[in-house]
Amino acid sequence: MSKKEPMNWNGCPIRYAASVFADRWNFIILRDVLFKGRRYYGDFLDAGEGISTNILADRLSKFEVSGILTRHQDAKKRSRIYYLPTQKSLELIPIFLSIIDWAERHDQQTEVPEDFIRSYRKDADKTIADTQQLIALANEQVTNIH
Amino acid sequence: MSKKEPMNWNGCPIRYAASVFADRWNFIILRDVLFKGRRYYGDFLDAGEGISTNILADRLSKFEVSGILTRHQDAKKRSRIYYLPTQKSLELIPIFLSIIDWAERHDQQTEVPEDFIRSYRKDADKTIADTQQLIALANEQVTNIH
DNA sequence: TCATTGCACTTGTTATTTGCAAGTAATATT
DNA sequence: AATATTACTTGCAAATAACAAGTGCAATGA
Repeated sequence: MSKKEPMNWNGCPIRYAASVFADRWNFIILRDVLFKGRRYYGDFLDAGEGISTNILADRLSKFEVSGILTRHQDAKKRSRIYYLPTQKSLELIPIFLSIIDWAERHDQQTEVPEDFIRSYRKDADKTIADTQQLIALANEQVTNIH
Repeated sequence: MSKKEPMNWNGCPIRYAASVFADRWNFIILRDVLFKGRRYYGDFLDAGEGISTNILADRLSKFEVSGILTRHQDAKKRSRIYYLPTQKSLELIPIFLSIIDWAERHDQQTEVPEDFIRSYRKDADKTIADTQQLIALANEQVTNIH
């Protein structure tokens, strides 16, 4: 058997990804922005996960720096800020769908809608495209959910 | 447009995944075990990432508890301990390949072997299967790499 | 046999991060 | 004009993480 080097890790992609989103709160924020349509600071705060304000502010600004989210002023209420996912974060969707698939298989407590997971396992690419489409639509009509 | 609830998050899969591996060091350890064939405590320590001994021990034992790795005594040197990936961690490979793909597209500095990323983008399922196969083989003949 | 080395942690101490509470500045509403 | 809301910011105690040094054990080596 040939003893080939498995991979060249100069500029390691995993290390890069870790620096951008490998953190409990980052996972929660990305879930909310990618799958739950949350856009406003208050949406994230009230998501019931118990994130504290300074941590949220910190993560949102880091996501802005790393190009995961863009920051915008609400047209009507200029004091309100909303955050939109970029192409870079839309392309995180395959990763997160894959994570959902994995968790559904390995965690007893996890409850994913049956038709969702079935359609993903039947045709992952289509489910990815559909989810990305949904987000694109949501971005066009950002409204306060409260 | 129908205003359907996007998803039911009782027993959220993302929250579960976050609790198991959403952390900088977890990403590094999983990279090493899934793609670099590292199995021994010393392998992980000397990986050049600068993880400290107690953090490594902490993460390894948490991975054992969550069923990501199993802990084994070396046959020759009974003082040496090695860790093997489980089916649960083999099934993390689609996630990590997806992460590599994403990082390659969005990080300038990231360097992934060209043929690897090409084959993944051409046929993801095959690349996943091949990678899992490689690990299965490696597990059968665990040897110290040093 | 008795020290020596290496391995896999543990323990102790220091440094950093986290998170709640309270405050603030900039609008928005009444 | 007074009050409320939003999106933070600051302060500080508590929890967490990290580095360094130490521990116990097994396998050599003299």
